[in-house]
Amino acid sequence: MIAPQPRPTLNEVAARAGVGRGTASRVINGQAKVSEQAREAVERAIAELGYVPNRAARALKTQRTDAVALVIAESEERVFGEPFFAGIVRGIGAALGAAGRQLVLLLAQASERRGTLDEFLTRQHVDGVLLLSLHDDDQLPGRIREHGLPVVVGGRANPALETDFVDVDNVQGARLAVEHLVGSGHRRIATIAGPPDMVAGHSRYEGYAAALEAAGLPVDEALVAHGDFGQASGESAMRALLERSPAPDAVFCANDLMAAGALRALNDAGVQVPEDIAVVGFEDAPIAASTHPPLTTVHQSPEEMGREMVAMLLAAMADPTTPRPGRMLPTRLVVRASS
Amino acid sequence: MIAPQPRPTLNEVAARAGVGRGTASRVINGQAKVSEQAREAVERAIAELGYVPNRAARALKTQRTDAVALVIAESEERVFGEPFFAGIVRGIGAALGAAGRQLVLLLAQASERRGTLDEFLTRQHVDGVLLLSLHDDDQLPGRIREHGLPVVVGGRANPALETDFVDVDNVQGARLAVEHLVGSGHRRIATIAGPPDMVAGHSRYEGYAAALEAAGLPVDEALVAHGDFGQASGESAMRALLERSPAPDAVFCANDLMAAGALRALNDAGVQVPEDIAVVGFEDAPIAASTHPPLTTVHQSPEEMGREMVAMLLAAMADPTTPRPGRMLPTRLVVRASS
DNA sequence: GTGGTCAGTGGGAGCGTTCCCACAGGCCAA
DNA sequence: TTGGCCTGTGGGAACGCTCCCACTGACCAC
Repeated sequence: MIAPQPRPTLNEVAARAGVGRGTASRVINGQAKVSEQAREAVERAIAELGYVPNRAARALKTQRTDAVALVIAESEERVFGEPFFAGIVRGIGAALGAAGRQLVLLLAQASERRGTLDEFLTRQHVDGVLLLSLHDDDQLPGRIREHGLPVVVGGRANPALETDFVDVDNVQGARLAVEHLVGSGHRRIATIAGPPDMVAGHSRYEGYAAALEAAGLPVDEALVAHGDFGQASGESAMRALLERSPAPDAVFCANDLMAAGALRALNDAGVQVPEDIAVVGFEDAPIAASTHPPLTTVHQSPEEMGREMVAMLLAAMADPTTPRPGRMLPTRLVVRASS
Repeated sequence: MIAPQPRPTLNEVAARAGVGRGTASRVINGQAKVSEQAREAVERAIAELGYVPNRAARALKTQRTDAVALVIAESEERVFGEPFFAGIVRGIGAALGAAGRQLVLLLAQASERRGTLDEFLTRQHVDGVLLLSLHDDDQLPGRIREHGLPVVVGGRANPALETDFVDVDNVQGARLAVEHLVGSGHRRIATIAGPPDMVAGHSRYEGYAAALEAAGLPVDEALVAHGDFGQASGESAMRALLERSPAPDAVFCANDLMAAGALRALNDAGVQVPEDIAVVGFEDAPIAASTHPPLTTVHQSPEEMGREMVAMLLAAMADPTTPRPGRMLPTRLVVRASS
């Protein structure tokens, strides 16, 4: 190990700069009412001493921690395995870092969820909370807000909960995909929808139905199959769709993984993509570029979502009273060889 | 929002319990020299007031933060997409939570890596560092230790760096897999190895070669192909191996994703698994259970690895002088239908 | 009795900030 | 000249905790 570094304090900085503690503090916090001369002297002293404010002392005095919690409930822990959420975390990390905030990761165990939650509420070790949630019925946001901590929910949030949130515009994305299929001349457009109890599930279906209606096409129950966002479920859903008659000439899958499963089923069945049937996914996950054929899909930007979540939370922390509208991030279509 | 909660202080707890601040503090920190009577009174007061120590004040006084950083370098950010690392993070989160430590996530940008690093060293906002690293040449551990902060590296660490680490016993796992193939009567056992510049790559190859030697079988260069741990690379490597003659009767893949690719290539080529050729993977990733046929593979426990990393770091924090041996976690074979 | 030890206790000091108040000095209008 | 204001400044106080020292009163051995 190394010699313990004697961290300089504000007092030493002030002394070296030949000013008072107050003035030095004002410089550091960028407040007005400091002469140019004093400011320069303090800045020089800071640089020379390598001074960095002691966070604990600051937190003690200001009652703020400059830390933000990212809460991932146990049931959502698999998010780490999903590239989409990995991207969100990356965006969050970058944005918080740029804002000088620490990211405290909280993996809440279901069993001790209440306890864990109360802990960081009571200890007030964070100034705000970011929540990654998949489920409609999650009561967490409300509970956190009850304690006076700002919360922003990201990804697949339930708009019904009155909470600040950022989400991909699933409806618009699905419309984009279906409009593309319609525009390519397809008329019997099937869908492999996600679970209706997830926002991503039902709102993508909603967009699908809306696009069909807008094109004057009927929404045919025979062309709707459901999956659970897993590859295997996409495979079996596609098999089921192939048995319907007349067979669909296109299929919109609510995510890329199910689309990959569908491609597999089509391949097994000897159906040509995109000649016999066009396939479109949603998410633009890494897998989309490496399927056979490469998948046309709706692109969403997880990093942007993470950044937006942070921006919204910082705004909420700065001004808790003004209500903020939920933010829907636009999507765009990436056309590859499957359509 | 809600009425701002007036957090009780230690003073109020002491007053209510009818003792001095010192006694109350002793009770809270579990120190001896407190009468049973006083202890009970303080504990009752704590419960009644819902007192929780102020972390900032404690940190200011003790110079410790009770927080641990998990550093993920940008080049490793994709770890989030990997189930294995997701599991590690889960294990780390659980173990730190149980130890009453906060997990501060640091996604170090390559561009500002030095700055970010120095930041949390200087600010000493954490008491220790956990590092998830894939690359052999990473200088981070040394740099962090230079500043007197304990570090534990997890996953694919380079044993050559003199740093505390926890890793899966890749050599032993690979031996297990190959011994299983040998035991099933296979003689021309190929391997799809990972990149030699990753520990997981070369040490699994090492185990493969060692097991062959131990069985008196030659290590035939014609039976060795390389991939990059991605599915596509496994597919093309398998195709290459099929062209060698005589064809292998078994193949050990350095991870499950490449094994999945290999299965795909075999399926395309009309080769029966396991009748014509046996396939074994490494990792026991979720995908292993859903391939066709389900994959025999070497199981490793990422959660355990995360927990071990935390245990080692806590030990290092408690006693920085005693050197700790690197910890190799055992693996076990999971036999499914592909062998 | 006296002196020592020792469990148990109370409270001062100080960790490094920020906030705020007091105040110096310059300037302008009366 | 006097009063008022306004910019810039210094330093006391406090945030809530832990550490440590001083102290009390039992208890024991002499």
